Amino acid sequence: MAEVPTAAISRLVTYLRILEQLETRDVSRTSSTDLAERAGVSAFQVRKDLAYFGRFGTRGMGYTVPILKRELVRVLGLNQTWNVVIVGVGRLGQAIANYPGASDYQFQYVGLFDVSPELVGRQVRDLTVQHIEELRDFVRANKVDMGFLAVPPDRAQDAAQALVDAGVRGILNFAPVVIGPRATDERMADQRSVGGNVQQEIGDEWRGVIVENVDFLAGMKRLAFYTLNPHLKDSTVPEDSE
Amino acid sequence: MAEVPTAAISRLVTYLRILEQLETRDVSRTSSTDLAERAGVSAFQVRKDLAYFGRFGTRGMGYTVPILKRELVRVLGLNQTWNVVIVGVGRLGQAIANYPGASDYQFQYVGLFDVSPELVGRQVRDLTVQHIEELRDFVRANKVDMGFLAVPPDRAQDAAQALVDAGVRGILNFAPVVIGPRATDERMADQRSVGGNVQQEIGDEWRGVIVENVDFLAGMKRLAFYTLNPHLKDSTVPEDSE
DNA sequence: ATTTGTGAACTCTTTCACAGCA
DNA sequence: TGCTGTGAAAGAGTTCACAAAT
Repeated sequence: MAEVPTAAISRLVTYLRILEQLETRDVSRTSSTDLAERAGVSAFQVRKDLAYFGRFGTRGMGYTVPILKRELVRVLGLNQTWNVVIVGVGRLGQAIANYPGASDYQFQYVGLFDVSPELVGRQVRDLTVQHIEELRDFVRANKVDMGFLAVPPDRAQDAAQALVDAGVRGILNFAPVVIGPRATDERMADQRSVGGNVQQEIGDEWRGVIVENVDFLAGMKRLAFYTLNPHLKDSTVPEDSE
Repeated sequence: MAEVPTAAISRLVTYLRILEQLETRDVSRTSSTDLAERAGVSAFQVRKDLAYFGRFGTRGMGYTVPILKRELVRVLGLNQTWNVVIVGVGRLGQAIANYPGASDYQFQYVGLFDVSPELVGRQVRDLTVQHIEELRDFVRANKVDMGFLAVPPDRAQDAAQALVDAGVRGILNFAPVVIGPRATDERMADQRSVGGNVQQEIGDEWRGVIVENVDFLAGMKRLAFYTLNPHLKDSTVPEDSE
């Protein structure tokens, strides 16, 4: 179904990062081979990934760093402002809020939310932590695009639902659980008692909502597996390609 | 090349988590259909994923929660102790060190390392932060299996190299850069001046080292892209499968 | 009757070879 | 000549249909 592979998008992010590095070093030209080496993929792959979105190079010459960078910024949607709320302001949420690099591309943290009385009202960066009950009104009033979810696992589904109900279009989920339109037992009971068509009504508000997961515990476990079974992983030391 | 898809391993981690939840709720049996629904994948997928590693169910009956859980723990290598060092003890490194859930499967943080004079010597959890120069001896003396890398991007490649030189077999990379056997300009110069065969010697110490990335900034950017291009993403609201 | 386990079909992704331009 | 862009081939991964088991 995906006419552009998901993996290609991850790689575009990597290429963009490499172009930024090259730019700070005043390198003005590059090539698919050069990018491929730095990104740890094949040069075919680089050219194919770029070809999904346009023709950015010059045959015989390669790519001009600032041009390709600009184009990738545009393709990835990083040439516009994104208003973001963070839900869950514990240690992880605060680390995210303070992590440098988010503002490079106009990701702006406009609100922080938590349930803990110890956190609500506190200042983190230049923002005051608000109670999660205020989320709904805040999202609507402030044109929030995305929510970053850094709550404990058992609160993740409810918090995600709150974000979706409030109208965010994207969620970056840091909690080690699957979030989505899955009906909780309670919700299903609610709906049934009203007599609605459960299958159709539940989860409809999730239509079009994008969820990306950043799951550190899962990463640990994959690492454990591949450390025990290194032959099942495409090596970090690939033979030269092209 | 991969006879077991990488994505299958990620899904096994998800299934394991679901089994843990079911166990705490005293649910003793499940099925591929049930697991599939909770994991957001198809029941075919669940059965195929499990089939890569064995036959864990009973036809007509389904799966016994504790048995399947035990088997997945074994398959993923989580029934043994993993000694872990964290390199980089800033806000992110500390959030990782304190994040609950790592110790559930015997991931033990045995050392914390940084370069900052303000951090070295400080207590985080029950450990004293050491200077990164002590890393090499420490890894060897303490049978360290893995390193979690939470340093700034410009220090990531060097820190990763230090981990690999010290002998760790796995790296969980939180820095938004590609780390690997890629020779830095300096290293290439070094090697060339010694007259060795650069191609063969550089990066050899990386052979067999597993790198897993947990890249939060990349997640943000993918989220931006898919929020703008939702039709390019396999929907969060899939039609029922099986 | 039900649900697993699995070879085969199918679909998606990557690799390749080379045509197209500078 | 050199490197990009791309249709076609090869390879992976997912879906399917059904045989096997209880």
